[in-house]
This record gives sequence, C-alpha cells and structure tokens, in this order.
Amino acid sequence: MKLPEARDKFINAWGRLGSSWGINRTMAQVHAFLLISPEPMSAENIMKELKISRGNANMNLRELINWGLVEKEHVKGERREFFSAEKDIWKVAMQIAKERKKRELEPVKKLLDELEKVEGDKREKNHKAFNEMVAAIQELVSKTDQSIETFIKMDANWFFGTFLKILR
Amino acid sequence: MKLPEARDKFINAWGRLGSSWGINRTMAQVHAFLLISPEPMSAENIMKELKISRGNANMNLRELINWGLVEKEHVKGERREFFSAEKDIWKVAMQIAKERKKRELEPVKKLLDELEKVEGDKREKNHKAFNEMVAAIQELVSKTDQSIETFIKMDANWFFGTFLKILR
DNA sequence: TATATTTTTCAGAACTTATTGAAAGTTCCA
DNA sequence: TGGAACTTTCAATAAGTTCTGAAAAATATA
Repeated sequence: MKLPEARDKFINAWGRLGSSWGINRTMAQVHAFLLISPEPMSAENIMKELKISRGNANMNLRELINWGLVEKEHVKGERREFFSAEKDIWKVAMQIAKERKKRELEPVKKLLDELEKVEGDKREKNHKAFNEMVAAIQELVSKTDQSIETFIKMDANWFFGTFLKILR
Repeated sequence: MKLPEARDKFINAWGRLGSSWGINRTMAQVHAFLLISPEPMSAENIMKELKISRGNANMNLRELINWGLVEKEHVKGERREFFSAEKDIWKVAMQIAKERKKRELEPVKKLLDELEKVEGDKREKNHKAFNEMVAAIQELVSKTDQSIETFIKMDANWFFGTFLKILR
C-alpha cells in the first residue's frame, strides 16, 4: 500500500469510529487528517483533501477547537489561518474523556441526585427497584468519574510504565 | 417528585446518554425501563410505557439481547414472552465495554496493522508523521484493550475495594 | 478609507437513521 | 388440524442530522 491510499484509509477509519461514538464523522475525519499532517493546514487544504464545503470545514474546525483537540496557528507571511492537532495521542484521549465527562456525565450525575429524593413508600417494589438502580448507577458514575480524574492528573509515562504492571 | 415522573426522567436521561454514545435512543430507553422494573415485562408493557410501535419494540429488544443486556424469560402460565435486564450495573458496564471493544476496537486494530506496512521512503516527512501516528494509536489501542480485558476478568468487589484505593 | 481576502453564518437541500404498521411467520392448544 | 395469540419482518415514510453555498461579517492591505 502506498502512502496516499493509507492516509485515506486512516481518515475513513477514524471517521467511522467517530460516528459510532456519537462524534460527527466529518469532524473525526478533519481531526484524522490533521493528526497525520506534519505541518499546520489551511481550511483550503482540508476542504480539498476531504472534498467538503467551506462551511462544513469551518464548522467542524470550530468544534474541534471547542473540544481542545485542534489549535489555530499563524504562519508568518500568511494571511489565512492554519490549523494543527495535538499529536500526543495520550493527551488526545484524555482530552476527549474530560470533555465527554463534562458534557454527558455531569448532567446525568445532577439528575440522579434529584431522582434519589423521589417521594413515596420505599418498601413498594417498583419504588425499591428504582431507588436501588439509581443508587447503583450513582456509585458507578462516581467511581468512573474518580478514575477519569485520576487518569487526567496522571503522567502518561507513569501510567504506561507502572500502572499497567500492577494490573497485569 | 413522585415515582412515575422520576421513572420517566430516568428513562429519558438514559436515552439521551445512549444517543450521545452512538446507541439508538429507543434501545437505551427500553433498557432503562427494564432496569427499573422489578418484574419481567412483556412487549406490550414496553410499547405502552414508551409509546412505541410493536416493530420498534421487537427490534430494539432483539438488539438488547444481542448485546447481552436483556434476556427473554418465560413466566409460567403465560403464553407471551417476557423480558428482563441484568440488574448488576457493573456487569452491565463491562458487557457494554466488551461488546464495543469487539465491534469497534477490533476492526480498527486490524486496519492499523495493515497501515503499519505502508511502502515508501520512511524519512519523507509525511510518511514519518503517518508512521508515528499509526504506531502511537496502536500502542494506545493495545493498552486500552488490555485494561478492558483485565477489568472484565476482575471481580467487581475487588475493583471497588482495592483498585481505587491504589489510585487515590 | 477603499478594496481584497478570508472567515463565519445559516436556510434549505441532501443524506442518514429510526419508526411505523400491516403482512407474513410461528407457536400453542382445543 | 384450525385458528387464536403472539412475534418477526420489512417497505414506506418520518424524523433527525449534516452539508452546501452564497451572502454577510470580519480582517488585512494599500
């Protein structure tokens, strides 16, 4: 396989993976393209490579910046803006975990705290089943949360070097 | 808040969370409903509760069974089939992790192994960037994979009791 | 300040995915 | 075996989402 074909396959696979995790396919593809680009790329470059419109490129780049995965860069002597992705894949994974935690886990946590306080006869079987499930999920969410927090604060090398040896 | 309202909110939240993680909203809602139902439920029950069609209920129940999250049950003296969800939320989380690993991580792994072998001048900068990214992702995928494997084999209580104390 | 270039926005179009409901299939029992 | 009860399938359609492209806004240059 030659490089251009390999790059296309990589971009496509990243896009597919993104879709199945609730991330816009194009956003994931733009990300993939920037991940394998050694130099910062212009909007024009991205539009051409992925065959997407200007608006689409703009929207997805903005979203990638919101996620903290891509940065605008100024190239001296150039008027237009350039974009580059964080290349440390461990940082990328942690950044995604952090964002999703913030966007999705936090609201669930808040709701569960509300649902904990449901009124009524706690011995009635539907009531009991509900309370138990809410409590169990709260526990799981809180543990997951703590793990992500710990991982985020952890140094990548420590993780790969030591932590996995403990588990193995 | 009264129980019926709380149950609705729970089902909705689970559905929303599902969608944002690439799981069909209705499938997640059916799952939520079964999670908080102390008794097995019939298709009829589910259709009525969630206001969905027979076909939709059937399809999503089948899918939940495929994921290993729901089981058909026979209630003695009843002709129609009943459905119940695994209630141990740790097992649920692990089951989902396991399925997604199989469905999504494995194909990516296979592709990356292909992409590793790309032909050409390894010193050329695009080539170099590509190879480095593929290698880095392979490492991340493999570590993630190992962690999931370890977690799956681990006893839940050991996890909650010991493992998190190490991290904290 | 006027003009050129680049970026952003957004309404509608295109595409993707989920849902319905009726027909076909299956199972059970008299 | 006939037929009621229940389940499954799937084509049509609805709902949801993403994308385009042209216009407006912003920014740089002369």
